[in-house]
Amino acid sequence: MRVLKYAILGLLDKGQLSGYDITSKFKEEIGHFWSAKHSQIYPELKKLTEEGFVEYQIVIQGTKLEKKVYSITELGKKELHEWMNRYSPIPDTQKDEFMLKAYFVSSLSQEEAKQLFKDQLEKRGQAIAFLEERLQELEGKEEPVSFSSPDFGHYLVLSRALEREKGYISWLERMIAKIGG
Amino acid sequence: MRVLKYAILGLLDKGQLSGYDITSKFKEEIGHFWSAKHSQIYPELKKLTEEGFVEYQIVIQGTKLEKKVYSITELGKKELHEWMNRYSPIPDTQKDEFMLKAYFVSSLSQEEAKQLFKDQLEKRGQAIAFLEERLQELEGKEEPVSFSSPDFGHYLVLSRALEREKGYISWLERMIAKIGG
DNA sequence: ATTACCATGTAATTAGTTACATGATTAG
DNA sequence: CTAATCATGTAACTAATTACATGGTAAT
Repeated sequence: MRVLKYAILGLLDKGQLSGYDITSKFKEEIGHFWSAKHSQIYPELKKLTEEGFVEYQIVIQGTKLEKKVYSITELGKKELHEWMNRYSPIPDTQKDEFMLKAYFVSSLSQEEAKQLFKDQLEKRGQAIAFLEERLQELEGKEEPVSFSSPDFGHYLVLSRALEREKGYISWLERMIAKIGG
Repeated sequence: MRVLKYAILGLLDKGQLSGYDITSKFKEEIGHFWSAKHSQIYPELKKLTEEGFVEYQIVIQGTKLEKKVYSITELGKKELHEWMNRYSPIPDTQKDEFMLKAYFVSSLSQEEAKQLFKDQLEKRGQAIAFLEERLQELEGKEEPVSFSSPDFGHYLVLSRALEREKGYISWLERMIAKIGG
């Protein structure tokens, strides 16, 4: 499937980036839904260059630090567009280690089960405030964020990440009540 | 992390299973949140046997078909319990190829974007009716499903899978309205 | 007979993480 | 000067998928 290939092409379609910049992007906005380590990114960039989907210029940072700044080619844009419009099947499995534990809950005592769920609730709760702030920043800047806004993609990932987390938390709360004890 | 190891131990803790049975389990209930192919399961079972966490008996099906029926050992139960009570960090990234496309939405026309979201909504909608039925079956059988029920783990995965899907869909609907056109 | 399913394995490849390795720049 | 960050790569390993390979069972 080579999803990383398309992730990189999509990022470069927004503007020129170095391998390091791409690594950083995966720690920000889009990191909620896709990421990769630099050790996977550099070889992929090399491959994409060989395939003609991207190209790079060497830029000198300071006096000697060589930086490779990548751009998407016309061929790369075509490839990206083809993927964007191609139907990608929804995977049957969305892996979630906590839910695997939940399925095996009968191997725990009621107290242990309650602790497991409460710990999960606490950890999941920590991310929400941060996401809510980011979303309000975006919405405050421009309300409502519309399709034509350059921030629309950002808005989509933020709002989805927030809702996903909220949904998880409300389910956890209901299940904690159900476990009782 | 070896999550598959614990997935297998957890399944065997509920009862004896062959490698084929484990493969089947990953296509049912728990398959929403974890799965593996038989080509990954058989070597893992071999490793778990060597490590003393599981053991097997050979059972003859029909006249010559040899089946290995695995059981969890005391050591395996200890190992499973340790993992169940160990805190597993929530991954920063929960990969979702559709959301990656959503982030790159600016590379699409308004019509293409709308189509992308509508297709996703349609596909996501298909799973819901099935999940809803299963959950009602379970709740009809025993209302409310409580911690002490042998079906509680099943109930947890079904209700979570359903809510996850419902949350996704309601978000998709709101975003389709926002894309407009 | 033939089809769907039961049953177990290995080989090859792709995807992803952790560790190894090096060096420059910038801000305090 | 020193710590955080910028910058790029490779090596080793683990995880997971796809393909190869074989054969038995049960129901029609």
